[in-house]
This record gives sequence, structure tokens and C-alpha cells, in this order.
Amino acid sequence: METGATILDLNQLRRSCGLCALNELCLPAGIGRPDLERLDTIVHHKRTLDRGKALFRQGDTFHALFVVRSGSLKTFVENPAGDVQVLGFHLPGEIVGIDALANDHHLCDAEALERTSICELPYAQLQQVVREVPSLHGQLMRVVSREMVAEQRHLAMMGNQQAQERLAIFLQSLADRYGRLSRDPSTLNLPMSRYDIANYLGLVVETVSRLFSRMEAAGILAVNRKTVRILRPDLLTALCDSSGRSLRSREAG
Amino acid sequence: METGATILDLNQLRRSCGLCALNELCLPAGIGRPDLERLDTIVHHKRTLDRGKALFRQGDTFHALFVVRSGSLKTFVENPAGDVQVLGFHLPGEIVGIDALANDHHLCDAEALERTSICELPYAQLQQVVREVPSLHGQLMRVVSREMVAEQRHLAMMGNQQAQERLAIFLQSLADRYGRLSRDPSTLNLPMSRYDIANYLGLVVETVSRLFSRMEAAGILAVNRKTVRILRPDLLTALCDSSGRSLRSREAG
DNA sequence: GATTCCTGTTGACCTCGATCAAGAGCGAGC
DNA sequence: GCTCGCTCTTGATCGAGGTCAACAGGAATC
Repeated sequence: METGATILDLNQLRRSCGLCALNELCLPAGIGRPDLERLDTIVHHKRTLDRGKALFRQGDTFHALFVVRSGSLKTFVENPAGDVQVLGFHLPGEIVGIDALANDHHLCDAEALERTSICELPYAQLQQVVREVPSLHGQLMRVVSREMVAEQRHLAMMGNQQAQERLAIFLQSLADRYGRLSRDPSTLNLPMSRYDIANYLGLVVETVSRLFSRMEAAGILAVNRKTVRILRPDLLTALCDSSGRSLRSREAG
Repeated sequence: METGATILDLNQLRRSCGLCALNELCLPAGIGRPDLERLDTIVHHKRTLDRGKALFRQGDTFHALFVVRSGSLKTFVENPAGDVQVLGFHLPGEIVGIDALANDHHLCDAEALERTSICELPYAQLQQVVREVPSLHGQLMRVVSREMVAEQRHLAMMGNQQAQERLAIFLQSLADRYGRLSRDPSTLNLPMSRYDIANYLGLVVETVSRLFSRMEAAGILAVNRKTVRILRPDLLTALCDSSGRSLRSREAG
């Protein structure tokens, strides 16, 4: 349906970090033109995953870092007893696979929540580029640090917050990230199941379901399966810090 | 060797990564002699903290990474409501401060649990050394990755494990780390308070106290204030995976 | 359209761990 | 010595959220 040239242009658009809309949210943030082109030479853009398909599995040997380009992923660990813990949901511009650097093999699973396309950064080549482009080292460390901070927030939520606050915080953070991606932050299209949400929040699915119902009854949300509209962002924010456990927290000395 | 050189040798011993007992557990692991000497030039060894003193506080501007040399630290976040979450306890050879790389200021507090000495790695200089010693980049990423994995384990514990399993896992992991530091892994000298342990595990102090008593009654531990002897490591291990929540976990899909 | 499977919702009940309360052990300061 | 103020322990009670159970709404297959 299109001329050959158009397809090439589209390919070009899809292939270059410099032209990618996620540019400033992603690894290239703050990296100058020529260096960016060097980085571009090693980025593979091909991989596309269907819903439920794995990007990598626990135990896979590590060879690349990945960045979500469109769609979304979940990462999770599973212990020998079969207990699953969802570690995070990853939206466009977010990096996954860092946990594998310590051991040369992946310690968690990464799975597509919907049709998802991925940029692949072969690690050996990335290290070579880091040698040539020193500022990339700093940027990589910053991105990694950002992931750590997200994990710490997750942890703090699990340790201190009540069920309702947890869900509110989760929705809020999702809305924030939608905003940063220039999507409408008041209409969330949750790509993950209630089971995933519950597990991520350290709750069971029934509790999450009840909380959605309760927040809908309170006029804060309009919930229709995967589609959640935030009607009262102010009330949602209020729910985020209803000061959970009083005693436990204040005096850990 | 000359007389008078002895004092210099001791200083040398204290000052050089090459001679440090933690060498292979720390940042220098896998780095060759000459590169190590270059790294050595930027490491400051002076800081010593008394119990309860802060290495840094939330909001402090970031200028250096730190490695515990002796003693121990806890890191924790505190939200505006006053809720505290202990993120981790840091033993010799472990690095802290990475979370600050993303924002140029610290997002958590780090506090000494006992008299603790610290190696300081000024970040600007560290980056310079990374340019000169490319293998250091890889090693830094590995160390960071190790921290992330520890956080993920913490998270999985909070999400899936019952109270008793949490304490068992905590003691087990402490014993493992003692072992790696060539200390007796069966006699733990807990530098942190019951409050810190409880908060780290997402429990309250009363629960932790009861669990210690219960495990002592079961003949697994001998508890005397801060001193905990592991009498039956086999039983402790058994408690670590008594498969907590069955339904919640098995099918997060 | 009927069947099956899966995800999600709602209700009834119960348990684990939080909360409240009291007291014991120990150190620091006077 | 005594008191004050911690940290830690133990007991009694309560409630948030987990467990069990039943069912409803889609989606996929036939």
C-alpha cells in the first residue's frame, strides 16, 4: 500500500535512537549527537513479543540489556516452592535485565503483558561503546540507580502501607508514568491481570477486586475490566498516604 | 625491612585495597595489580562512625559511594508521614549510596549500627578512573547488580513469606554473609535492634520477639539479647521454605 | 448456540499478626 | 544506692486481609 521509500523512512524512524520519541526517557538521555550515533550502531530493534511470551527466563545466560519500546513487560521471580513475586511492570523507555550482571545469568523472568517491542543492547558491544563514550557510563549508572529507587519504593510500600493505600499508590505511579509518556494519565489501560496486580502489591486477588469496587463506589474510579478511569485524582492522592501503621514505623531505632 | 618502616607498612596495610582482607568481596574483585593501584589513589579510608551516627541523610547531595570496611550500617527511607522502612543491613565489603546516582542526592539514610569504618570513593574521581580502567566499569555494574538482587530477594520475602519464615531467612542470610567474611556463621552478633529487624521484615517488634522465643523453645536457636547462636542450622533451613501463601503465589498469570 | 476455560467479583468465615498493656532487664546519670 | 529511660519480652484481644466457596461475564473452540 505504500511506496518503497516510505517503508525505508519508517524503518529509519524505527531504527534510530536519535529519532525515537522515548529518547530523553531512555538510555540516550543527555548524550550528544555523535555519541548517540555510535550507540545506535549496536542497538537491535527487531524483537517483538506476543502477550505471555518470555523475553528471558530465570537461569538464561545473560548477553544483553533490553529496553521496552512499546507495550509492556512484567518481571518476576519464582522460588523452588513455586512462590511467585512480581518485581515490576515495565513501560516504554524502561530498562530490564540489570539484575543479571552480577552472575552472568538472569535471576528473574521477563514476560510481555501485551504485544511488545523491545530494543536489545548486546552487553559486550555496549561495554565497548562505554569505552569510547565515557559519558555513557554515567548515564548507565543513572538508569540503574533509577531502577533501584523504584525497587526501594516498592519495598517501602510492602512494609508500611495498608491494602487500600497500596493500590492507590500503584495506580498513582502508573498514572504518573503514563503522563511522562504523554499519554492521558486519567485513563489507565491496565495490561496486567488482577493476579499480577495483587501479587505485585503483596495481596490476594480477592482483596484487589474488593478495593477496586470500593474505590468505584467512593466515586474515585470508574472501573471496567482492564480500563480504569481516575475520576477524582485528588481523592486518589489522599488515599496514598493515609498513614498506615503508626507505631511500627515511627521509631525504628 | 628497615625500622620505622613498620609503622608505614601498617598504614600501607590499612590504606591499600590490594592488601585489604575484603579485596575479593569488594569493588576491586577481579581487577589487576596496576589498575588496583590506580583505584587505590582515590579511595579515602579515614571515616569512622560511632553507633547511631549518619553516613548520609535523605536529601544530602551525592558526592561519593561508600564501602563498609568494618562494623555495619543500616539504610532506610522515611516518608513525609514518618513511616520508616529499613532497606538493608550492610556488612564489610558491601557498597552503599548507589540509589543517589539517579538524582544527585541521597534518597535514603545510612546509619552506623556500631562503631564502623568506611572507605569513601569520591564519585567524580571514580568516574575518571573508570575512563582509565575500563574493566572497572564492568565491575561497578556487577556490584550494583548484586545490590539489586539483594533488594529483589527482600521484596520476594515481604510478598510471599509468613512471619516465621521471614525471620529464618533473615538469620540464614546473615549467617551466610558471616561465613563469606570468614566469621563463625553459627554465632551471630546482631548489631541492630529488634525494632530494626522487625521493620526490615515488615513485622512489629512484638512478633519478632515472640518468634525468637519460639525458635529458642524449639531448640533451633540460643538467644541472649544481641547474641544468637544457631544450634540447629538444618531446622533453620527447613523453616526458610515452609511454603507460605499457597494460592497467592503459584498462579500469578 | 453450547461448552469450556479463564478472569474477575462478591459473600461468609477464620487466622495470623497487629495492637494494647504490663512488666522485666539493663545501662546511664544523679 | 535510686530513678529514668531504653530495649526486649510476654499475655490478652482485635481486626485487616487471607481463605474458601459460589457465581458471573467474556473469549475461544467446536
